[in-house]
Amino acid sequence: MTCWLSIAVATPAHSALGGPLTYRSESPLAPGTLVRVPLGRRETLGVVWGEAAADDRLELETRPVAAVLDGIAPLDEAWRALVQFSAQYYQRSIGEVALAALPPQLRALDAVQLARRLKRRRGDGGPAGAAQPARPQLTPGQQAALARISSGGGPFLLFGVTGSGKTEVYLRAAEQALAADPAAQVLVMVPEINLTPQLEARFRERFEPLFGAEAVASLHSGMTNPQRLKAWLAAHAGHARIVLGTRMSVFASMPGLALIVVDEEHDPSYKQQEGARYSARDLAVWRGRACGAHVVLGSATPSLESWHHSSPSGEGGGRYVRIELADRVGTSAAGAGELPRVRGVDMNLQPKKTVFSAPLLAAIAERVARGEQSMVFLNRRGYAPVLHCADCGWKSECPHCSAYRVFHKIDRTLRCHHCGHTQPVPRACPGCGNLDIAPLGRGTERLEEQLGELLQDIRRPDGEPVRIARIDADTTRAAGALESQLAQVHAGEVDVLVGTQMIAKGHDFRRITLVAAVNPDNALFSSDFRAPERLFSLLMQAAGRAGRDAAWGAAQGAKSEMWVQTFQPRHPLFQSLKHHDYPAFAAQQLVERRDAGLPPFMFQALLRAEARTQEAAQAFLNAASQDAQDQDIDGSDRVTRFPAVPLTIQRVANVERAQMLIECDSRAALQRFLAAWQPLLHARRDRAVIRWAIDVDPLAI
DNA sequence: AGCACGCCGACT
DNA sequence: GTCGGCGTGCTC
Repeated sequence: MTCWLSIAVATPAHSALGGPLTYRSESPLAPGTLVRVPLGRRETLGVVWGEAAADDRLELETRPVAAVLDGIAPLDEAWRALVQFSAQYYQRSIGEVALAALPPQLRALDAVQLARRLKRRRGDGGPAGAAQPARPQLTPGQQAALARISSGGGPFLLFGVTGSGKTEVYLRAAEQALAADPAAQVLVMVPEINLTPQLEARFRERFEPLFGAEAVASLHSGMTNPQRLKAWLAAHAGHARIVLGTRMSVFASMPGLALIVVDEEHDPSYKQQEGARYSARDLAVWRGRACGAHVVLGSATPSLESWHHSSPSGEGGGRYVRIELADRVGTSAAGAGELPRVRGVDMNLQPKKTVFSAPLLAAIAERVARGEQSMVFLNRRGYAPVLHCADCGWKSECPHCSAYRVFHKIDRTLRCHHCGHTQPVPRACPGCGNLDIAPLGRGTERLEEQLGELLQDIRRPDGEPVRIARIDADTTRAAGALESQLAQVHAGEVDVLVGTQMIAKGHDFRRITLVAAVNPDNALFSSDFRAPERLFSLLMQAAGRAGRDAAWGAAQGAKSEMWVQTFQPRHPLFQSLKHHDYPAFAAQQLVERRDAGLPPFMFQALLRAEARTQEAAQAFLNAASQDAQDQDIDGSDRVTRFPAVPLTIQRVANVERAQMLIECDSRAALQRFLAAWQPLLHARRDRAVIRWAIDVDPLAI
């Protein structure tokens, strides 16, 4: 019996092939079945989406399904619904989303290889069933939070400062979900798994003794393809009771999904920045609701979207229930667990061009002398952001991008951080031959050098000179470099740690008693309206790094300090930071957002285009906007389309980039508009445009 | 996106 | 004389 099937294959949204393709099969195949199908001259992986409509079989020649991957159970209805929703909401094809959500190796393996892989996992040791590992006593706050979560409802926004014990709440909630049903599965998402090895370690520690090593599976892009396939199969088959992963794991096939945890839910890395530009946090909320799983979003500094949509009781449809963990675990009379004191330095009162103010320097020196560690961060790597000739005004522009190349002193190169273009530093000014070209501004490399000079006379308690280390994308490029550098810090071999925001996130530097932001003001004047939110979150996280070790911190905690050097000491952001008062900061920001008509009070999308020339890119966008106007498509009267503008970095690797902002006060109307607009965009087929894409709920404009 | 076909420069 | 550059066109 011949059947016609609608099958999702990886067809990019940009191509003319929109939805699933029609194939023939001699036997009926259930929706969700994985198949291999011919596409052009190659064979590719596909997912059966359903039966093809009758008229689809007549229109063009159909080709037969080449093979069925029958060793793998069909993907369930819940998974397909998630893919379908994501594709629709983020304006991509189902095939692109579906195939991107599957492990890459599934595409590469033929039936024989796959059978071999599937066989290999048999014979693993079953559940260990060992005794319950020791668990810490819950604080009353944690108990209340857990009770609220297990009583149902949600989604929950678990709001608690660094060290307030959110992780233990996740662990207990997971424990309860897994105990309630032997088939239950838990998905735990983290922003970047490399930055949070502690969380993974704690989940493994807690659950491997109970359910066996197979029961905890990690899923992130740092894994090798075979590892990813193995973890994916374990989740799909239900053997993995807990899946720990980055944003991609929101698409993991988990038939028993009962609980989703999104840790550090405010983190921008939950937003995918290429292909289908989904927000894994938002999809987690959708997925939880669709399949009846509890959802817990956790953060010390929630995204303003989540904060705005949450309330302590969770009244109102679709709202988040806010649960606050007020105290740090281990808070005691001795002061351990207290949040560090925030100290501001008014840079207006410092001599011009001061990088390290005298009081900050003295505070660092004091800590070195006492054998304590300090951490200094600056959000800019390299030695100096630009090289400059005072004579003719030449600057180290990148030949391929509209950006300056950064001076890296260590190997005397000029590097473009956008396209990677790297050249040796010219001996003389390429503009006028002047030998005197000077670095302008500073990055972590220069900061490290400067700090070394300023602290050269300072001695550690053992009489040795101060040891300064730098951690940023440049020093951690090699595999394992980050780990070994972190180990050095933990071992106390470093007195002062200099780095980018990389060091402020995630890692517990237990012996650090001083954290300093040297020059955080840029974010206050950024054209990106989310910059203050990110800065506040970063500074709060950084502050949380200080004095976390209960044993070490018993004495230190009380005197841990967070230093902020700023020209804007009275800025509300710093005032809120001083009191560790996220709600005050959020309230102030939300007023600004409301007044300015920005999210979460407004819904946005971007249409981006890349072309050989800026004019062509903009022309495409403006013409597309005109199309919407002319054809009066659904929602076009309710959305505002702004004129096309170049991106901040207008040119990258010789490609010109432009974008158009689309705004609407209704999410539904914006969705209707985008859905109706997309066919018109495809129809344009503008030859000058290299590619275009829609970004729904963009993080940066 | 792959993977073809297709028409012009530096190698055995 | 080939190998190979990436421009453009197609895939149920």
